[in-house]
Amino acid sequence: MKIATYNVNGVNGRLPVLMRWLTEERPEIVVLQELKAPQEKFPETAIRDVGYDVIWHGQKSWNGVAMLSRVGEIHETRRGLPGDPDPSQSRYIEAAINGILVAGLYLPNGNPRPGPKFEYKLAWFERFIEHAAELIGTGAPVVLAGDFNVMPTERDVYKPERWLKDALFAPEIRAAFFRLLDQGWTDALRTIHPDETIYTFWDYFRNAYGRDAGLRIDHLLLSPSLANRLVDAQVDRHVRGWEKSSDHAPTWIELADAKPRRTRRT
DNA sequence: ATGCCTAATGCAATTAGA
Repeated sequence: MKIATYNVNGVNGRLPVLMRWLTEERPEIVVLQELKAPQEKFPETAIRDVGYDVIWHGQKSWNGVAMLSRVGEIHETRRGLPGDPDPSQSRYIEAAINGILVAGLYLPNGNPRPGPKFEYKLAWFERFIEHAAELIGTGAPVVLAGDFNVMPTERDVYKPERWLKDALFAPEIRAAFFRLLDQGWTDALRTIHPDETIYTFWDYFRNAYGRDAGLRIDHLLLSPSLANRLVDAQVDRHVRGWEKSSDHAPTWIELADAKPRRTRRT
């Protein structure tokens, strides 16, 4: 089963690219970020027509998250973080699908740093870490997927020295990311590619994609019972080269089927 | 330090992205 995250940077402006990617790759579960569309302008029909159940949390102009499934109904468990520092921003959606709890998130960018936006990023991250502790504490199979707006290590940035003061790479943000991982989450992309330079975002500026001047900021974190099933993790980087592409590329994991529970002999 | 590009809003220029 393939689970993907894709920051579409405008779900309506991006609809042809999104539809092409969905029909070519057929991921079973998808989380989307940066819909940039109000609730009533989400392209529900187009997505259902290619075989997906879908839920979404829109917002005018900015943010917005969605979840798609073609492996059974989406059972929404929450939208918005508990204790969200600003509930008017649509950044979190969570649901149970086919025996897996899926969290789709769009962590704040946080620039400029310092400033109120950076404070909001830190506050949001803290709330998310608290909630993630509850999720992993249940022992359920959970995936935290989305645009984290964090490059965890120097390997995840084309020129680390230029990003040290940026809200995406600042020490306190990277420390927060590792506190999250220390709860027991597995960074799927880095586990499959331990030493490789692998990016999920290339700026529209300065031919960044052509120069491969990228960042790894879209992540899929797995609870222990899902990490056992991880067989692959990749970035569909060719999609970034398509006409009218998002500045992010779809990023995904492949999971083995769950082992059937051992039946007790009677 | 700033613009480079792109989307949304709404129709010009601003805000936000990362």
